[in-house]
Amino acid sequence: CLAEVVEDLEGLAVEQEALRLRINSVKDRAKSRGLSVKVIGSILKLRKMSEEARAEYEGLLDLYKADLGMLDGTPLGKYARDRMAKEKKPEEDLEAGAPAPEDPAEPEAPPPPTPEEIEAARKAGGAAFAEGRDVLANPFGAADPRRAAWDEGFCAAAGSDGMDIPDAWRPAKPRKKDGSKGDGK
Amino acid sequence: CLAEVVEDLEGLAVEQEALRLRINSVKDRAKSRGLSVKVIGSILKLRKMSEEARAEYEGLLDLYKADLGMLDGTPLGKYARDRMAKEKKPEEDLEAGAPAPEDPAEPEAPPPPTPEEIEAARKAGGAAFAEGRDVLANPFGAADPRRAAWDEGFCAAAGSDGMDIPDAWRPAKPRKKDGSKGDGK
Amino acid sequence: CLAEVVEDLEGLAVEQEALRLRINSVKDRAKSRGLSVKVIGSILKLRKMSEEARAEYEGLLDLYKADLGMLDGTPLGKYARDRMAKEKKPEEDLEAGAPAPEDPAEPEAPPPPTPEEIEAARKAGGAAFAEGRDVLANPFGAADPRRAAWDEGFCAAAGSDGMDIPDAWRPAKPRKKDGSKGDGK
Amino acid sequence: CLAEVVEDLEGLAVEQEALRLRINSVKDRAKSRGLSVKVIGSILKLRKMSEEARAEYEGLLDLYKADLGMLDGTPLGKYARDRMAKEKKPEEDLEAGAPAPEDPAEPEAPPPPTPEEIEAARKAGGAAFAEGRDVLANPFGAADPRRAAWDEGFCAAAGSDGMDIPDAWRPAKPRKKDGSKGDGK
DNA sequence: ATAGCACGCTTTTGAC
DNA sequence: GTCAAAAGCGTGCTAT
Repeated sequence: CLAEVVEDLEGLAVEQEALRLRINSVKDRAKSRGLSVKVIGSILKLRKMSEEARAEYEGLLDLYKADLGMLDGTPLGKYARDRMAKEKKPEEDLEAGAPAPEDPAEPEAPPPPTPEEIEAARKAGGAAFAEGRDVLANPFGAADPRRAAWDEGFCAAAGSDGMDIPDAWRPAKPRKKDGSKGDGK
Repeated sequence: CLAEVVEDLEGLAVEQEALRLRINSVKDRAKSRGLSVKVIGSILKLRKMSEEARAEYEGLLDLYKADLGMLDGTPLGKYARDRMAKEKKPEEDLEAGAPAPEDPAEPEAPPPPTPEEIEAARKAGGAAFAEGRDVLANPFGAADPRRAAWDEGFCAAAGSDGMDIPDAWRPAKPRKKDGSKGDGK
Repeated sequence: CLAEVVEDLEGLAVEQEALRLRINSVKDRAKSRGLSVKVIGSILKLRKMSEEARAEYEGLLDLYKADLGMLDGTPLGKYARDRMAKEKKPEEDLEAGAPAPEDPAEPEAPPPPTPEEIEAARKAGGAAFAEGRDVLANPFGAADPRRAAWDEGFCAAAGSDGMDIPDAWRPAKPRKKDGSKGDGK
Repeated sequence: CLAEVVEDLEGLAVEQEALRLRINSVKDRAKSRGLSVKVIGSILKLRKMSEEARAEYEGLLDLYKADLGMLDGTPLGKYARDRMAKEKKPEEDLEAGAPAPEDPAEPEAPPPPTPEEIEAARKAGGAAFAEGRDVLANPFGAADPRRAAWDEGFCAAAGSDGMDIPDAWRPAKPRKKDGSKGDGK
């Protein structure tokens, strides 16, 4: 009976090896076409998660990055804004939409903001939190570096102000099986 | 001499175990304060990368997500926009700044766009690529779902239009020490 | 607080890296002296186990190897013989000692046994089991290939005879503190 | 094209998952029959190695165990004896066979040796090495604890006597591809 | 130039 | 469910 088990497992190991080869050939094909296999791996990981698990993961990641000043010009993503908004005003609707869909005509690009202006935006974000405003109140436009700085200021204030961790930063309590198989770690 | 080596390694293993315990105690502390240890792990991984490696990773991740329609309302991040912009117009400056730092007064939140409007924005993004426009031409505001949809449309068109992969999607060639573990080549 | 946790973990990661370097230097030293680092790793793993865990592991490994004909001239080890002996005659003492400490004078090495003789020994081992004999009854000397063949025959008969797995093959149940080499059944 | 790659990989991941389930069912079956899955894993690892890789691995493992006094009553295995014998007398045939196939009649089990006798055997082994004798000269019988002690004494003397590592302890130089995919580590 | 080798990372699997 | 250990994997190096 031992022999039978061992032979079965060895047969299955052969199948596994064959499968691995097929996977590698697909990856090689992707690589030869100029795609990044590593990034594709991250994509697969994200797609394996349930919608809610992914919302939680991406939201928390953005929130933590904001607190640590790692936003680097990319403002808070949708999930993170939802979290912060829910925390501040749970009675309000999730997303009030964009501040203003400005004229779809070609925008005359203004000069990029100076570092001083960016810092001012960061301070303004912190002040907004202190005044009890909402993350959605960020006044800066889409790709404006000041938008990210304002978000960072807001989140840093939220993280350090109260003596406790904001609820938005807490992971949801153990749901069912969400397939969230660690990204980082 | 064998015995000496074995004893040295066992001593070092003891130190390793002690270190592991200290790490776990920090993680437990974080957990008990309501932080997500898993997300913190991802943060650490990101911080371990060099600036350029992180730019490449986050940029490609956003680009691939856009192509697969996984943006879910979060527009392209800074790194991804830089990549696309560089590809389209390498002679131009990276970032022209925000379309317009609209009035910092409390914005009157307009009603969220309808699904039809979002789809229209996606089509507009694809059309913009076809017309040779730039990603930065996205006319929609910061948190507007149509902004993400426009980005997705643009990237999907960029990805499927030419028979080849856009240069912006290609990983940078292996540098010396950039901290990036396997760029995927 | 998040920042504090992240910094702590990064500091500990630095210590971990330093420790890893020290371990590698010891391994390199061992390697340069001609030792096999891989085998040393196995040694460390064995030494990390408790005495009883190691007895169980090595005993079962030998037993399974015997059943699969992988003994290759190395007879059953102590732990495996103990297991088989306990199974057959639990009322008897563990080890009756060696058959005979033959004359310590230089042994006149007889010619190695022929393959036919080895096969005969294997059959004899199976027959011994069928007759209800004990593993300890193996009549062949220390390094005689027939000794291993006899053991293999005995174990193969023990494994395939009854329709059930011999108790000696069962891992001890993961008790907390029972110490009994229990049958678990 | 990205989408195609991602879908292919996800399909293959599904196959992989199915295979993993089948493997687990076999393991569960083995476990429910009383077999140790962990030990079976070690068996599979050993069987994956080429014959020569396994000879080297098992031989070195026994040799190192002997040097560290971890033989615990199990004498040197075939591969280890071959290595030591080849080192001492490369001109001689590998295995001279057993010292003496003593009478296959039921051996009258003598009383087990005392600890003092075992220690004496260990010393005798060391002395044998010092006199330039061969490992095969071990005078004690198969399962006699003194046999293992003699082996340990011999190997310990071999390991600490010369200022250098015995050749028998050195891993074979890079052969072709033996499939030896690390056990230990 | 090429191919084996060795290292570190990630992921998966087994134990508590 | 969590956590440590092990195995697979990919990569860079080195030696031929």
